[in-house]
Amino acid sequence: MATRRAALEPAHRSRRPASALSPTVVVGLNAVIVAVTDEVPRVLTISRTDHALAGGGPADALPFGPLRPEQHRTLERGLRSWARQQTGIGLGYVEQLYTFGDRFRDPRAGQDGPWMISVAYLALVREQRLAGSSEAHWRDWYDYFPWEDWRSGPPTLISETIAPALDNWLAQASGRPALHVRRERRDIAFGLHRTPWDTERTLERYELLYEARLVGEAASDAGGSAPRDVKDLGRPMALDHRRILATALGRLRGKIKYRPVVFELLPPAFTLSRLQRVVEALAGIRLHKQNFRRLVERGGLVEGTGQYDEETGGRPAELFAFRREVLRERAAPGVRLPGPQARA
Amino acid sequence: MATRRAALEPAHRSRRPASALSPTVVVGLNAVIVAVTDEVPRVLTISRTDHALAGGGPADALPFGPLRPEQHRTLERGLRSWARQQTGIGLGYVEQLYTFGDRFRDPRAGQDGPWMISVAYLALVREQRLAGSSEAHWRDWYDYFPWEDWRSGPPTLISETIAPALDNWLAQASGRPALHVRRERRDIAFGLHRTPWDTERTLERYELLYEARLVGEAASDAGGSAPRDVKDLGRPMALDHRRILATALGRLRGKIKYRPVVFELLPPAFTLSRLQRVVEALAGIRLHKQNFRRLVERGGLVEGTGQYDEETGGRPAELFAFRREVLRERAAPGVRLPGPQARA
DNA sequence: TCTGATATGCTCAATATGAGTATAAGGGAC
DNA sequence: GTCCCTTATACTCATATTGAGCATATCAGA
Repeated sequence: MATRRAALEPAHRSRRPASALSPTVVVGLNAVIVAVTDEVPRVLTISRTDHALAGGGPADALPFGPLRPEQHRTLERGLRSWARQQTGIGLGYVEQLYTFGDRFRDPRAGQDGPWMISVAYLALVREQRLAGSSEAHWRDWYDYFPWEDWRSGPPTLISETIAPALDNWLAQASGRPALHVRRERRDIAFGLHRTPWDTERTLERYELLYEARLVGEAASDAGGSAPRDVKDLGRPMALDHRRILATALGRLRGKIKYRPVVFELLPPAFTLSRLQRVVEALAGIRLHKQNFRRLVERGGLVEGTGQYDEETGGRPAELFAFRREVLRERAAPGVRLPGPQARA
Repeated sequence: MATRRAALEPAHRSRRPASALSPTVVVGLNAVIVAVTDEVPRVLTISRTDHALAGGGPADALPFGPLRPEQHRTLERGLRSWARQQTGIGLGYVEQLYTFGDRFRDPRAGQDGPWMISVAYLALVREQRLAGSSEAHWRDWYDYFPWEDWRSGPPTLISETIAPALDNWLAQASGRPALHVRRERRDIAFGLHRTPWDTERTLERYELLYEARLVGEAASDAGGSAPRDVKDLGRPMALDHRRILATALGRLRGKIKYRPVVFELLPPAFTLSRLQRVVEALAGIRLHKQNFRRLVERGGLVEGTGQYDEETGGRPAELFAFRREVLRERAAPGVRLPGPQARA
């Protein structure tokens, strides 16, 4: 982590006292734009040259831009404006995620560069064609977090690569208490040693891998100091964007359980199978089909439309729609997850 | 809207100093510091003269200060530093809440003043004496949100004052669809018309009251424009601090259900009754005692210490302690709430 | 010893959940 | 058309969890 002791000279001290107080803070706005198509949860990225990455080649970045107080009336409007400019997409559902300012700061900024803090947002859209112009791409978010996808069972990546590597990281702990803390963090984060897998601990997992130098960003952020003891699990991103993405994933996985946000990712009418596949894609686990159906139907979350989808290849499936009234009936309406499907 | 070409240029590629890009953004740090004593959830406030308030008298404010990049190595450290300076308290558990930048901005700033965005944090502490120095006070948070306390039944404030006032606000809607939207917002937020009361919708409620001009801040923020059609429910706070507090309350109410954070508010050993009273104080509702006990005990959240508290006035109560192992056993360990106590 | 607290135990019906089995309704191969 | 494969939807049933009380234990004081 960059040691930033930058004693910032109030070089451009203005007449206004306020700006003298924090002369060089830039507020960035980041968007995690999510869609799900064909069982694949996708995130919208743009290719950007990132001098911070080893090699300086282009890296995946989130749509991003600085807050411009003179143009953007609110944070969220600023975000929407940047997203539209960089991806051509107008956002619908948007929620604020987190404000990052602590670590992973832009190494280019150096000692006297501005301190960048990033306000990150999560946006949910129905996938759409991208206006050809830009360098925007939809990407499978499990490219960035391959260890998060348990839909076909516990990933071998964890048992074969991550767990051994973390054993190594454990061994480097200095002292008994530190060892114990590390062991507990590892087990809870990755569901090792009879600890259950918690789908929402995505950020903990990413940060653990970062600390253990198992993701590429750990190398770039360290500057040249430690070139090649760093593994490279998953596809890296520019700056701290993968950390932001991990936050988004965890938040979304949690949120679908108590707010009906999945429907932002679906067309107005959908089959229950499709709904289930979207939820499974997000949660990264398979669910018991009949029980899932029972939960959403009897939970009043959806209602049949009487229309049928003939495309399913088997018996036609009824098309359902989100039942808005559920908002008045239940306090925390969301897609409760039935127990995961027993292992096939 | 800026041209697309400009947008594709990575912002900080620019040679211009960052301060030119966003010349007047000040990042503020706010702390919502919570403790619970004797069935009363309290928040730490400081008295501050607020020119924005009508009359300009002193108002309650949250501990607050601007981020100083030259001193504060991270946002959270900056927050801790301000909190210690203004209240004398060293914070333990801290989590980031939300970043506010949209509304309720400091009216003093005017058109060309700095744009203040506030990163707010929630801190949980065991209540402690305040070092006499400052103007810090512990205050019952229900002073600010009297409609949130349902521990002795549905507040008459809602039925007698809020509901009628909101009817009035409904009537001012322009057009049928707007009316319908307002009605739904009202019912869901305040649990009217057979909608259940959702303890976590604190922010929605506050914002609704703000919009309907039922809280004092609505008047001050409007400048001199609309002096006296504004009611004044609950104790007002400086700037947007009450909005931040509402956010904190909602977040905390949600969080205790799936993360064992209540224990940050309790001593290491406590009786189950005390635990229950703390939870009730936060959630603002009464819980069924025997079922509450069953949930926390059988959920593995606590374990008996074999010690007894003789102070209870009846049969001595066993002292319990938080059972840390629950973190490895359950995915989302928190104090699940049993159904509320049937009305007495 | 009786009363009023509070704490803690126990019961029991009503629901919800996990894990199936069974049946319905398409399409395509033949 | 019939058989078979596929997906959808309906039921079942043992087990767990909840909601709501009643019952008993153990203190302090009248």
